[in-house]
Amino acid sequence: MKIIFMGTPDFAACALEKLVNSKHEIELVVTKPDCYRGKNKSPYSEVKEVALEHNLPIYQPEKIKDPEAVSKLYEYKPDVIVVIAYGQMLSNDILTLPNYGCVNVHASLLPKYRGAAPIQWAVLNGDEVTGVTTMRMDEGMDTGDIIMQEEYRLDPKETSGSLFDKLMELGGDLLLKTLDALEDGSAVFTKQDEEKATKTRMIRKEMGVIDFNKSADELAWFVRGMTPWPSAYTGYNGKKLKLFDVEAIDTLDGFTAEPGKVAKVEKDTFYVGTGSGFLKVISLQLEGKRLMDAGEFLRGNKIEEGDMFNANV
RNA sequence: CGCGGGGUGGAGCAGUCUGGAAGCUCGUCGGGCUCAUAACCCGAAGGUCAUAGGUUCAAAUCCUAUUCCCGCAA
Repeated sequence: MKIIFMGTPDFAACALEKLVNSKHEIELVVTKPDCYRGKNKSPYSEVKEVALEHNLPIYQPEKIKDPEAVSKLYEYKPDVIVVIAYGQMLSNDILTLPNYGCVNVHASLLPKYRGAAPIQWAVLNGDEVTGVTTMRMDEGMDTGDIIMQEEYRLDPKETSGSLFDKLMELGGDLLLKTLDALEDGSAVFTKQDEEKATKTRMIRKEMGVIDFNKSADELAWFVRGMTPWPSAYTGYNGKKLKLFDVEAIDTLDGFTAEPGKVAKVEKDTFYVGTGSGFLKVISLQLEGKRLMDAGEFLRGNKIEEGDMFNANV
């Protein structure tokens, strides 16, 4: 099939890579305009990197809804438009442009977690199962008819980063299957159950602040859900301290949990009190320093029982 | 040239402002104690103080350039 691919971050780039190696022809790759992304990063989106690597034509309109952009898409007469984390909503004239419509890959089991950051929210909420969904897009936010779904059972130590990698693979494969089904006419479209629909908010930097009044279990999910971005952080000696790996401990003999207070220091780890239970800190990173194990950290930073963490940084 | 922190035995850090003998917590190795130990005691090895120049009687420390790591910002 003749495909126009629209996407921006690596989640989309992975799928594009798989498409390139399939029997389908990619006529055009649409991605967000280049922007400066800091220190050592390329200003190109991950999708653009992949497109360049395979010499695919690239189109980076400011607004995809502009008539000019729409007419450009028309010229290609695609059979289907694949949209994955592109970053802009599509207008109806684009949605109805290809014969097979626009197909989207979403990293949740719709109708659960419509909207932004579904992967993080699955981890933050401590879900046991999530997955990927392909759907035929309509004008709503992730409200289109479901074509295929694949479940994934989270590992107990799953972080948003690791889940991202897993779902990226599953999503790419499911997309190929979905396109095949569309082409041979075997695809089935299922309406979403509005009763069960939930929406998620975008994750913002400030949401990474650790609230030690929550329970240890919630905080463990929180830390893993915020990893690797924006990462869960608190303050220590006026500097930002990120926690990357923690374990929830219900009780600690002889110690009472006080939120944010270091309860016990051991050779290679230390325990922080929460609203209910303790957090065993396994790996962390202090501002300006590299990520290290709690043991390494303790050798150079004297953390003592009774020290408090607070996020006023 | 976006802003900022940092590079010191194998690991994590102090020392740099106010130049003047290489230090801390661990690890490693040897010995001791112990029923025993990841615990405790004694001892040892191991460092061109990121690199290259410069200032100085003297540089980890001051100056210049280079390089690598990281935080912020996106």
